[in-house]
Amino acid sequence: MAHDERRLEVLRAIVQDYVSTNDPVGSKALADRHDLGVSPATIRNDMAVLEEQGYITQPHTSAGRVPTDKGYRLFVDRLSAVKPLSMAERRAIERFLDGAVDLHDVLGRTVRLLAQLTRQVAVVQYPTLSRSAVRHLEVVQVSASRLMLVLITDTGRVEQRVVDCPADIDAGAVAELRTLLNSAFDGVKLSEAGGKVPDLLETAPAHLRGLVATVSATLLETLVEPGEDRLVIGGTANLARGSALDFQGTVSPLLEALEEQVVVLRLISEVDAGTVLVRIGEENAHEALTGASLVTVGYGSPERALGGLGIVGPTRMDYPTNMAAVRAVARYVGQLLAES
Amino acid sequence: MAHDERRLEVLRAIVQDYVSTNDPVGSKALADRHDLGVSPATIRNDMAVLEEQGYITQPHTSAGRVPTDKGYRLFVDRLSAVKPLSMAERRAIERFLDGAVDLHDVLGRTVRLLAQLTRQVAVVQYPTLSRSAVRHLEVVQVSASRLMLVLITDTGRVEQRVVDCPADIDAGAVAELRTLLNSAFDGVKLSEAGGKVPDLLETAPAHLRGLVATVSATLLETLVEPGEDRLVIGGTANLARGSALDFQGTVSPLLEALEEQVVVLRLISEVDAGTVLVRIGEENAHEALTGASLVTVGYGSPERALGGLGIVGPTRMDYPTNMAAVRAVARYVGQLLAES
DNA sequence: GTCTGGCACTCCGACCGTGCGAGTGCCAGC
DNA sequence: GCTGGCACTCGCACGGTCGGAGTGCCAGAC
Repeated sequence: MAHDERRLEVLRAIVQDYVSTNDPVGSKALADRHDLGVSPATIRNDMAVLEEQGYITQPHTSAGRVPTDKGYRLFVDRLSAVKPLSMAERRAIERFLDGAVDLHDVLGRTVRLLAQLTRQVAVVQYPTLSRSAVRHLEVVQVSASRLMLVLITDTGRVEQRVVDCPADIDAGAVAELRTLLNSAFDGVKLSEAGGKVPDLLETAPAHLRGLVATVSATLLETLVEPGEDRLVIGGTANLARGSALDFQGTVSPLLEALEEQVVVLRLISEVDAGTVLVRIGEENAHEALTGASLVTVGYGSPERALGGLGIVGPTRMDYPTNMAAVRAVARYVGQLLAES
Repeated sequence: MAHDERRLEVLRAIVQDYVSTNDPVGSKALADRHDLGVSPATIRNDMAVLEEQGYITQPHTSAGRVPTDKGYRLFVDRLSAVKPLSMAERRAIERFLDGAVDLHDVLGRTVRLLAQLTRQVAVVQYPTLSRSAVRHLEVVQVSASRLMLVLITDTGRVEQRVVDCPADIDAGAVAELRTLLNSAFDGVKLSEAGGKVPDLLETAPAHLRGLVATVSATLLETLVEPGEDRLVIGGTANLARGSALDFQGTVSPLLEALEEQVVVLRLISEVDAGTVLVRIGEENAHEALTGASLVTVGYGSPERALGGLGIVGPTRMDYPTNMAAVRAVARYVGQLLAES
């Protein structure tokens, strides 16, 4: 009935006002700033119901209302329209990202761009190794018994590892090894590289077999298994700026969690390309992220997300705008990486 | 005379007490905690002189004294003994850094280690490209007319660039190009790589000349010229923690300056390996760094610093301990990188 | 039944005045 | 040249007051 309808309208108004003013919002202010067509007294009744249902709360008696996590959730799911980016913002994205020279540069620019657009902390994950395929494997001899492996993936990531070999290696063997590895792994996804090893060992000429075993063991251990995924973080200054009030007192635990990377990494990698995922406050379970929201999305082609990116900020954030920004940036980055 | 002597002793005591308590220190407290052999009244006279000379100041009448930048400077230059690291700290350094798998990992661990030891923001510069030498140049064909160059330096850095070529390239040419580039640049310092190009162009077979020109132009432009140097930053949570009081109100400009990188990069690259450099407060000129001190040192062999590392914190920091930590870490990292 | 205006009540936060304590500068005496 | 004593200053913590914003409830209007 029209009853419930209006109540949701009230909730939406509360969220909007609170996000923009940071003051608990009262019935009078609501009636003034939004034309809900009813008097403050009626709004008070609605607010009482919303509070009972757990969507809003008051910091103390005789203060206005503030949305709860549950309130934000409802707002994000049902009450907010996606806010299209302005032309200026669209152009800013292109201007910012074009002219990047390599993957590191692209992701560095992306994180700065996101931080600037949303005025929040931005987080970008390097393309997941396990979902990447081998474009080239280079073997360089760095000393008599040490080799450096350089892995180049189709997503532009470059990873290197030094391998200590039990015996000295001659230059010819290095060249053979290179050819062997490349023909075995070229185009193979890293997640499936493990399966190729037995074949490889079998077909390898006897005198190389030990070497191949050592090298492929290192490859699997350090590159495939641990999901060795990197994160770029930027815009932490935004945390210190306005949000000092949002995170009661100190932002330090949050900064620690961000530097830790592992927590955020786990959250950010659970994404699909295309659908923006919002996690609000306590939904994050992890202690340091209580009071914080994440807005994340995958980038890359829809079928195959290369990695995730997003923002971290106080639960009191402008979700529609930030969701739009995150989505637009991800889309553009995805295109950019697909080209190269 | 013994007069001046004692006055300096008073200054040292003030710095030490202020650093550890964060309270302006008064004559009485000084007399109690340090045996200077004189009464509070005498100390008061000394303090009046020190204030006149600009080494200390009082936040307001009837408060204790606080060191000025000039006071810290004198303390660092003449009054502080280098504090040897504890055995536990020494072992922590080894435990922390051993087992790193590549350069990225080494520097990442270093920055975390430094941040933990000093409880300040830590900063580590990647080995300067211009002072590095080429260990290997790899050329990989990524599409008909595009090549990826991968540069591996003797310091373990790996940089890649994609080069668009005007015409399609066949696989044979790629192999030739690889051999050509490596024989021309192997072991050459990047700062001197520019000089090799004319030679290279001359000796190159005619059918490769255009390709070589394009490729070496990209190499020089993107890798040699701009001093494209990276920075790893960590421990920013330390800023938010205690130092909220030190940087009046907000740490946000400082965080911005750190993310900007360019300012810090300039400061950190002016270092010698071996001698720890301390910059205090206003000595940093740059606005955001007023109120902050940098403790930096170069790492690598004494004759040839690979890069710089150090910490950024409030001027009110424990200089002797932090200087010792920075020096010890730099030394260890230098060894580690020399080995590989 | 639903909305509205009015009213009494609550309670936070800003404001203000006071008193305490820490610290200083100065001075006379050793 | 050092010391103890003394008067003075000043920031800050403490406690009480007051105003305003906001609420809940109720009786009456539509």
